[in-house]
Amino acid sequence: MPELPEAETIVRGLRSPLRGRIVTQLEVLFPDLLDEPPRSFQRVLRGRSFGRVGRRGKNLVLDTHGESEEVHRLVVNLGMSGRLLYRAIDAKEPPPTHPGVRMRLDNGGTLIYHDPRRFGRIRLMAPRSYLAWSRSLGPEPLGVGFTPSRLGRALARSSAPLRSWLLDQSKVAGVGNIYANEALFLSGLHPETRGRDVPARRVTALHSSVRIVLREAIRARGTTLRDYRTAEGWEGSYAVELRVYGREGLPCPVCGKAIVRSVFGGRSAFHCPDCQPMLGGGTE
DNA sequence: CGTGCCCCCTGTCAGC
DNA sequence: TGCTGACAGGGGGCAC
Repeated sequence: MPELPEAETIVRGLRSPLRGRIVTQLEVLFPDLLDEPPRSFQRVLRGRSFGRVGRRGKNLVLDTHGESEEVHRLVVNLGMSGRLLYRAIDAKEPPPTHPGVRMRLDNGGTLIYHDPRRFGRIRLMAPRSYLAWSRSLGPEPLGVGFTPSRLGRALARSSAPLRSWLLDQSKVAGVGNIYANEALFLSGLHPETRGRDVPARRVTALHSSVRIVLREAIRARGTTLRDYRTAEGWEGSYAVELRVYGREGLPCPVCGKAIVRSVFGGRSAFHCPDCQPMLGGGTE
C-alpha cells in the first residue's frame, strides 16, 4: 500500500527521533518478515546506532553504524499493510495490534514494525548488497535521473499497459497503484494504452504528472485508505484529493462523466472514459 | 529479456 | 446473526 509519498512521510517522521539512537533489544514475533534467521538479524543489529534515515522508491532505508566502518542498512518494504511506528517511552497510544518486529532503543523508545498481512519485508544489507539492490530499481521519479527523454525512450520499448509499466519498480521506483492511476488521469492517458503508443507530447505530460501527483501527496502526508499511518501513527489526508482512484461511478472532476473501474494485471484501474481515450490498437 | 498470471496473508464489508 | 466471496497502497516466482 504505501507508495513513495507514504514512505517519504514516514522517513521524515523518523529522522529526529532515531538520530543517534542505539538498538538495545530486538524482538522478532514473525520471522517470515525477515529474509534471514532472526538470530543473525538480532546479532548484527543489536548495539548498532541509527544514522541517516532515507528512502529508495517506496522502501525505507535506515543506516546503522557499529564498531566497524561498514554501514549496514535496514531496508523496510511495507507491503500492503505495514507500518513503522516510533513510540517514545511515555507514549500514551495503545500498542499496535499486529507487531512483527520490535526494537527497543537506548532512550527507552521503541521502533515497531506492524503488519497484519505480513506482505512487508525487513532486510539488513551490507554496502555491497545494498548497492546491487538499489541498482535493480529504476530512477527516483522526483530525482534528476527521471527525465522526459529517458521516460520516452523506455516507454518506446514497452508493449506493457502504462499502468503496469508504472507499477514496475525496475522502471521507476516508488509509484504504486494509487499514484499510477492518478498520474495517468492528469496526463490524459488511458491505463491500458501501451507504452509504445504514447506520442512524444504525452510523454512530457506523463512525466510532469507523475511528479505533480507525488509532490501533492507528500504535502498531504500520504493517502490513508485504511492501514497506512505515519511514524507518529497519524493518517495521511490525500484520500480526499484523489481524482479517480477508488471513485468508480463518481463524476470525473474535469468533465463529469462517470469514472470507470477495470481490472487487469490482477489489480483495479480507474479512468475517465472521455478524458483518457485509449491510444493504439485498443478496443475502447 | 519482457510480460502476465498466481500466490503469499489477514481484515473488512456487501450480499444473501 | 452468520456465512461466502470480493477486494485491498506490493512484489517474488514462474511459464511462455
